[in-house]
Amino acid sequence: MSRDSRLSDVLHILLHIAFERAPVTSETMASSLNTNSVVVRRIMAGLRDRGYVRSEKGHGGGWVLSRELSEITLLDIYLALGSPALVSFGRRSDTSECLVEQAVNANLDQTLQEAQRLMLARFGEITLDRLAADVELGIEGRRKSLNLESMHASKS
Amino acid sequence: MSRDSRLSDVLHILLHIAFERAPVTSETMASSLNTNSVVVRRIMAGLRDRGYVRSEKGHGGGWVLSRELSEITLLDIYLALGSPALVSFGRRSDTSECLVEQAVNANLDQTLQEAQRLMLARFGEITLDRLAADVELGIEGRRKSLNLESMHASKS
DNA sequence: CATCATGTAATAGTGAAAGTTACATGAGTA
DNA sequence: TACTCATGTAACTTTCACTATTACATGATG
Repeated sequence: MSRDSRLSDVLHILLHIAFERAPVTSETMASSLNTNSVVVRRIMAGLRDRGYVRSEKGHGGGWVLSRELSEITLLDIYLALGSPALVSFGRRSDTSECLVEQAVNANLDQTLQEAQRLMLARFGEITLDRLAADVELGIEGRRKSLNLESMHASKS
Repeated sequence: MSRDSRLSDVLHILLHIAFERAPVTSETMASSLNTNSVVVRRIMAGLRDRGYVRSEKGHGGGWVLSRELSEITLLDIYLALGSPALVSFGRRSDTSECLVEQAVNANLDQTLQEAQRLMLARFGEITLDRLAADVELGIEGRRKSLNLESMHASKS
């Protein structure tokens, strides 16, 4: 289990919602993810606030999409999660008078921020309906789709 | 302060060693980094095992480079640290029968691994003597050098 | 009004890195 | 030889962010 599974979790949840006609409860998704319903509500709160989903209380309530999957990108979701750190590495301190440390940190930042920009750019290109298509294609189909995906990505 | 500062720390240490003629003790570096000498030895162990540095005991002992800075890349150091995670995000589980989860994870992995490959490729291009040059140029010079660096990077 | 479902604060658990202590080993020095 | 310096490493403890759980309030449905 990795350190931060929120992005993966949210995508899982959103696609399940999309495949259901009826609202999906936090409890249902929590079971599917092997976690607690509060965790589900917590990571969905940002998406609700930004208008990607709606939550309905009472009987027959649960989560519903308020936008098409094609209108939501991974970047939207990432931002809705509060833009958590993408890269594990960092610096020990921000305030150092040591020139060596400053130069080292400046150089590392270059590389790390470049990687971060790349990830965010990719996130911005990927809409959820493409993910949904992968799911519908099934395992074998998914592999093919990903290969096409990777070709497309390397050309852009 | 980020969660993993080892890469930054090691670079700091190696450049300091390079700038000194005499061996540098773990205690000295620990003071410079505001940490403990055991932490220094711990993160340096991998580099010693791979032959990038040598450690000498007793009076006048400490850490010494056993290769030129130009012969060491950031990638070498990263590997010597044990190849720790570069990207913060991951999946909740590796074993799921849920097709949605499988498709989501496969897609995320694509993007994340691509970012990881990019970072490692950059690491492989950056030799420590280039970092050392940045230090010697000082703050203003360093800025210019980084700009050139970034131009070079975007062309490759 | 009983039940279902979300909303959220408060608290505890978890895992990896960082920090610390303790002690063993080896190298130089008086 | 004895002493000091410095590394090597095991065995903790601490810290920090994410995850998990508990508890209770609010609102919607039947």
